[in-house]
Amino acid sequence: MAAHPHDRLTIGELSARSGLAPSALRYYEEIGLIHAERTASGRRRYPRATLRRIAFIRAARQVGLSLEEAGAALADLPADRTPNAAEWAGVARSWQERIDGQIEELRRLRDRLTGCIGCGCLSLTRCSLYNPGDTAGQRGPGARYLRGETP
Amino acid sequence: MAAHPHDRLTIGELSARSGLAPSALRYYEEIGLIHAERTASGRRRYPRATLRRIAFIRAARQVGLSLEEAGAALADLPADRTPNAAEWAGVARSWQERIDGQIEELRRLRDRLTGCIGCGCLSLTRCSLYNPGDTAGQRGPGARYLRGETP
DNA sequence: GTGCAATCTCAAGTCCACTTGAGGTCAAGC
DNA sequence: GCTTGACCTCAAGTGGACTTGAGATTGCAC
Repeated sequence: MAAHPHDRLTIGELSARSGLAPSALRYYEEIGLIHAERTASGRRRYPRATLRRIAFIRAARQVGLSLEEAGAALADLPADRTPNAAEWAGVARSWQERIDGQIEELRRLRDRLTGCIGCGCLSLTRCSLYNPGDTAGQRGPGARYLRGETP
Repeated sequence: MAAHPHDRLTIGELSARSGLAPSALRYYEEIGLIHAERTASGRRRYPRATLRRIAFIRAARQVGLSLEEAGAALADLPADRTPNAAEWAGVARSWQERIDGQIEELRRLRDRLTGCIGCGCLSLTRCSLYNPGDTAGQRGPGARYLRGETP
């Protein structure tokens, strides 16, 4: 922690501070999500902004994005320097919309469930959990809503 | 749709009504999430309650559970008949808690983001996105919060 | 100057949630 | 009676996100 000039991180340090394994960091680099400078002997040295990028990616995963989608969302931010206020604000706003949508989706799910409790949910034809809006099934299986699709 | 006695579904019908591919339904059966009766010739016939089970599984995936976790949550419900009010209420309540936790988590994420916008998020040391609570990193990578862990 | 931990590359393996394909059976409509 | 389509099994393949392992440096610590 005091062994390096304070503006570059080793993979070990980045791993410790981000909570991701070194192998995961190398993988992220391989798929182009982050990138590192190299020392003369070939070791990775990460600019501090990488920490921010990773925080973003982690948050993205948390709201259900794939790494690829996270990368696309990240494309609006500079890879190796601190974003300026405008850059940040744009990205953050689109994030908020996504998160709000996500919350809204969950709220609907919860309300459907509450409705079920109220009615005892013994009626197959009335239970709205079965096919909320009669549309969800048409877009293939999987956690679609978490993936960012909106119903 | 009128070709069968109305209390059992073929795999094709179940697929159409649930939005899952027949292959996925067979897979679910293989891992014990659902089960089917068989005709004399070996075709699957699903009790209607299976539709409910699948709706549950889908909802579970939506809030971030794995199929295995969904199966565990489902273990409290009868596999082949309509659950009674008590059975349902118990399961639904634990679901609501999970969903509420999930919402809370997202709300926190959104608020952190909002804070970042306010401050311009140009300060590496202050940005709470980096390491919310300084604890998230210790439990391995992945969408942990979506998996049901609470921070 | 020796040892040990951290790092490197590259290939292969793992887990989850399915899908795809080959090859075969069965039921209903014409 | 024949074709067509829905269904069957079983094995293998896929994609995403990583991890593991082998074998080779490298750098600081004593």
